Amino acid sequence: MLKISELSQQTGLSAHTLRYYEKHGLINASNRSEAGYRFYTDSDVRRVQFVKTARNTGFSLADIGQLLSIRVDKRSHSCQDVTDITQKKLLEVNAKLAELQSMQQTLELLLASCCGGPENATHCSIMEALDAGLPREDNNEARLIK
Amino acid sequence: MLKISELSQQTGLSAHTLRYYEKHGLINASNRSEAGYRFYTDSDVRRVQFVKTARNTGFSLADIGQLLSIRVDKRSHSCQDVTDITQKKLLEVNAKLAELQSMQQTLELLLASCCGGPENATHCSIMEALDAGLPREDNNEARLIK
DNA sequence: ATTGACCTTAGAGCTGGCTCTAAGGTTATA
DNA sequence: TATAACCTTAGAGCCAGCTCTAAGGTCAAT
Repeated sequence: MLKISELSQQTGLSAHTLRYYEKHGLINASNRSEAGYRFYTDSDVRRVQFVKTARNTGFSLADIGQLLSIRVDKRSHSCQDVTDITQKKLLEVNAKLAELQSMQQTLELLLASCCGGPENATHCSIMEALDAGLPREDNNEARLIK
Repeated sequence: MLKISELSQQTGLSAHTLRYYEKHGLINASNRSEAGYRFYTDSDVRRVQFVKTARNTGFSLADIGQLLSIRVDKRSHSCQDVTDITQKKLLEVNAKLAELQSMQQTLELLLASCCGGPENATHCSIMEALDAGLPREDNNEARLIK
């Protein structure tokens, strides 16, 4: 049975964050001392580690809530339930990747076009490109920044 | 001379957003009517479009503030000043890309490992992988989610 | 008995970039 | 002159995911 600071050490999540996850229904301490101190069982620890892994994989806390409700009752859920969540997340990740790749390309074009030297910026091609409304090569995809 | 709603239409930025940018020192209306209505000159419009373009390219409002102060006095700044900002942004974008690519790879591995079918999730390999603390292939890079 | 390190809670604050509301003034048209 | 469609401001709210504070209770060691 671990106290919250011990669980924190084991998982690398702060005690604040653990309490935050609890408040949001993701985790729980199976036991409390008389004074109200949280005590975590091995099973609690495994659940917290599941949450951490899912978090690292990019899932939102809401996604993880769904995954956890599958986890506690696997018999009532199908593999498809799981892949649906995963697939949705992959689509989000791919969308963000596309955005960022467009930005990357634009930034690289900008950098390639400019001398980057100590001369003054009166004819800086980056400034000109930003003034002109996006890089020469019609690379007009950068939207939806979020 | 454009009113704010007209500028909004021309730029695709909401009047709210234009006022927000003004409050944060990025743009301004060169003139005001007696009643206080903003009136934008062509030069104002060009500045707003610069901001919009920079925004689409991924620059933060703080970055854009710097770029704008270069823009209004190009003679006092070097191309290097501009490339420094751009380079810094590119590094940020590359860092986020690496994060997302790692997530993408993880999610694809997870999806490839699971049947995704209607059978119940008692042996779902995605759930198992999340329980085990990240996909088999030791792809342990997914951190810094933000 | 006291110190200091822990624990508890409710709730506020942070980030960045909007987005909206409230309460009111202005302007164009009918 | 009345109505609707604009405009103004200050300031609140939103998103997600923490992160921290305040005010207090608990516990082990000295």
